[in-house]
Amino acid sequence: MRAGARVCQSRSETWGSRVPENTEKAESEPKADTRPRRRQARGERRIAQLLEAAASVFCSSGYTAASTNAIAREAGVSPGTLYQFFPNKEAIAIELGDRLMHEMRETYGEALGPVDPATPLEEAVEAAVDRFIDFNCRHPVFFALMHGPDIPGRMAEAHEALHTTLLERIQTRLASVLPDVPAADLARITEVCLGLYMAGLELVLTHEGAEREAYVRELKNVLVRYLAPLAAPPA
Amino acid sequence: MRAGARVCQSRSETWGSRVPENTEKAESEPKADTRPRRRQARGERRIAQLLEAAASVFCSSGYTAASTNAIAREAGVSPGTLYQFFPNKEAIAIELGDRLMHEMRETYGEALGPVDPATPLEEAVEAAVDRFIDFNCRHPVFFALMHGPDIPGRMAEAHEALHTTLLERIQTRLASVLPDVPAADLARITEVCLGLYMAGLELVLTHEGAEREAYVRELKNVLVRYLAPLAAPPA
Amino acid sequence: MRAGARVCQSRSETWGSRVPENTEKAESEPKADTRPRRRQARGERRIAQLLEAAASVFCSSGYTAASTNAIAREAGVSPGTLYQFFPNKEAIAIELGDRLMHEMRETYGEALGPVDPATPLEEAVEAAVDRFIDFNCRHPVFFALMHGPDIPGRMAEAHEALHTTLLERIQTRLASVLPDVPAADLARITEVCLGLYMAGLELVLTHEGAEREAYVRELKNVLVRYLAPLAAPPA
Amino acid sequence: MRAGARVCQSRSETWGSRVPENTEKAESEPKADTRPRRRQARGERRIAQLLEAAASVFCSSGYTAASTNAIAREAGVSPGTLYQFFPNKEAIAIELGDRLMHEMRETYGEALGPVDPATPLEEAVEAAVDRFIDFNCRHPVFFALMHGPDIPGRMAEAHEALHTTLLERIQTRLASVLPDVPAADLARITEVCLGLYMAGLELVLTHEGAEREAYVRELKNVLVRYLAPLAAPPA
DNA sequence: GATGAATGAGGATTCATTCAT
DNA sequence: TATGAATGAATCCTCATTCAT
Repeated sequence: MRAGARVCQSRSETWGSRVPENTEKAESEPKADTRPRRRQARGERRIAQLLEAAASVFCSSGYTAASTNAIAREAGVSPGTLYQFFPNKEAIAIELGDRLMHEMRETYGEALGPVDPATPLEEAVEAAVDRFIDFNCRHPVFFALMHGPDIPGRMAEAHEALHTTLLERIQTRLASVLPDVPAADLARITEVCLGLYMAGLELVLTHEGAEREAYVRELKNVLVRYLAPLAAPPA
Repeated sequence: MRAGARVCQSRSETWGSRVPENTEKAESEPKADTRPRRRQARGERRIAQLLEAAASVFCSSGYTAASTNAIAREAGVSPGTLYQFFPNKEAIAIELGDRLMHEMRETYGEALGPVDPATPLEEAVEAAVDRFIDFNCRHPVFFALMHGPDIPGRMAEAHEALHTTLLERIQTRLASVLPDVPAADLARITEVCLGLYMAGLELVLTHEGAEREAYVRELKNVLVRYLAPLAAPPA
Repeated sequence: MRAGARVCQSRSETWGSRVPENTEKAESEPKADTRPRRRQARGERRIAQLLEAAASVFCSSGYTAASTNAIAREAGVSPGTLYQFFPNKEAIAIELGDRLMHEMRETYGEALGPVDPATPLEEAVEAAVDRFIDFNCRHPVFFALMHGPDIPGRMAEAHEALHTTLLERIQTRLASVLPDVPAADLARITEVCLGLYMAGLELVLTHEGAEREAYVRELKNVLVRYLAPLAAPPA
Repeated sequence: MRAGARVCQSRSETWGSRVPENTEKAESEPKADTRPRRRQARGERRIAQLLEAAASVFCSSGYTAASTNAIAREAGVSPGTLYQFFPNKEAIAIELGDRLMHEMRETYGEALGPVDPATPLEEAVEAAVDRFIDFNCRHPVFFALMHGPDIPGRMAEAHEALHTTLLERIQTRLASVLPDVPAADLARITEVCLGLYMAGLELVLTHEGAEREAYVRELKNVLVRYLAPLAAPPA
């Protein structure tokens, strides 16, 4: 139940009649198998299957061009089945994004790097970029979903959700590194950092080997140099 | 031989066997313009019309989602007419990109800012960003065309053309500002700068008034801080 | 995997990743037929409907000029439905041809006439032509499909398939009637016979009543006279 | 003038305002150059150009699939120009057919072979087939035009015209070879012969070298054997 | 839950033909 | 005459989505 329901509840109201309360408990997934949720297990698998397929299709065709039929085909199920779990393409993307953020949090913890506020900026950026890149290499669909909107300002819901979540996390992290920056500026700086991250990511992903390393280096340079003056004590 | 002709001749060889004699003379543009042009005035206007319509549609739907039918409709012509001038959507985007770059060059000259090599970095960046932003506000379709590929590495031809042209121009400009950077690095730095530009542009375009100004400021900061260490004499 | 499935599986690999486990068993048709069939009854009917419609359209417009939309319309379904079963016009023609050959075999047996090698040539030809004509009158679409290519040598796949199958059958038949003809010649003679058949068929189909009978007579004459010298014992 | 006008007058009434009277004199073409018909010469050339282009396009795409735009393009003129000389595709085919028959007559005389009624059948067929094949190799468009109708009985006008003319010529020829056959039968036999010719022609055109020769041989065999019993004196 | 059939509007593109210049 | 622009219906095919089973 949970996952299937979660999918629909998280963003769309179409599937309202689902137990929304046990979401917290659902988080402790590892033991979920024990409860008498036989048929749900199947649904869970289906959803995973579909999301995997969607990730694959989004990566190979881009989000806009991806078709629900293609996703169903890739997942080896019928279109009808797909729509049993997701009301539309957008919902798939949203759930995919949710899970990505979930995994990011699971893997790297709340922050994208060492939480010790004493960590020097350079080190913090280094860690964050490395993790970010690493994460993207393992989940290339992240790029497809994050990929800026075709039209400035008009983001798909899925994109927006991811974007917002990421901003929050980055802002939290930045707040600890740039304690002296006023809130209004911090939000803007956060947006800028995310933009730089994404721009750098694209360059990194389109290169390989030594070149890729070099671009990772540049991305770190960009961020460090941009943030250093903001972090540095006026001393 | 102006643009109208350029469209058809530069991309399609369909009418290759036409007016074979004056081809040589046609190369010396001044005269060639007169003869087989007369009727093209109408076509010329249509092409402009179509490109304008395309710009509008690309802006409001994004390149991927834009349809040739929509463009024709927006231009107030039948689908067939569109195809008399452009073999497909891509060709429209390419021509649009060509004209944009043409205008950029016309308006701002070869470089995006003061050519004097003695210009301090800060000032050069300031000028370049201001022009770039200004240009984009007057031609919002530029963003739609430049907007990174849906799939990393898989760019549309049109995008690629624009991208390449811009890189060249930026690299030229950077070369004069960063004379000591080795060529291999310069190319990478150029890519990075373009990425930063585009990332900043998106943020600028999605904000207005004071916020927009603030983002412009940040973009300049990013670039200046990134480039400063590369430009600074080791002294 | 009845016909419906046959259509999709035999030509398109689109649904390849489906039911992977019972593939082995599916080969032993008896059981495979039962399970995933239920809902396909509808599809089965649709396919028959579509093929019937296609036959009708091919007959009235010719294969080349027939449009998939026209076929769908004739079948009373939407274009999308047609494409659920056939990837394109060609596939429809191919399936139609397959079924025609299937029926021909079912109805007249492997040979187009008496198999007894002692049957005199005249009698064999008589039987073969009668059956061939009869078959074509009951399935006029056969002509539309068999109708030679618009461009010599450039046959549509569907045509080619039919053609090849027919050649095989005729050659087998001829081999028993002309035991002394070398293989290389036999192939050529087979091609010629099929050509004569088709030429005669066209004439037969464009006439009626007594005239038609007369043309049937002529076709038999042509074949008998052509083949007689090849069959006659040198004695 | 002549040709241009002829084109339109012969089948369509659309272009009525042309001097139809000089058609007879126009037949004596060789001297036509002398009259003060300057501008007509241009039209003549255009027509030849267009017909040549049409022949080429018909051959490479087949009559049905050929488009007037493609013909105009191949001829290096605009679509409008094509329609200045021919009211539609059909008219082009008809004129092309007319000229083919004209040339056939010019080249081989009224009959397709020796006119001497004493010529033995075998020799007459031999000559006729050789000429027919030869003609078709030099004018491959003939096949495209003659190529049986997509739908039995529903011939295009152009096809029909060619067909009829050919039948007449063949019947004339046959009449001299088969003097004892009643008229009703002769018409049918003529149709059959043309059918055999065409069937053989297709086989010949789709093979090359020795194989082609072998098929020519077979075609002759078919015709000779078919006709021999009709020609032979019962003695 | 699962299936696959069904939809029909919309996508890109072509074509025979007409018209203004 | 000749051009090339214009048309709009028709082509094939796809897609997100719904529905009966």
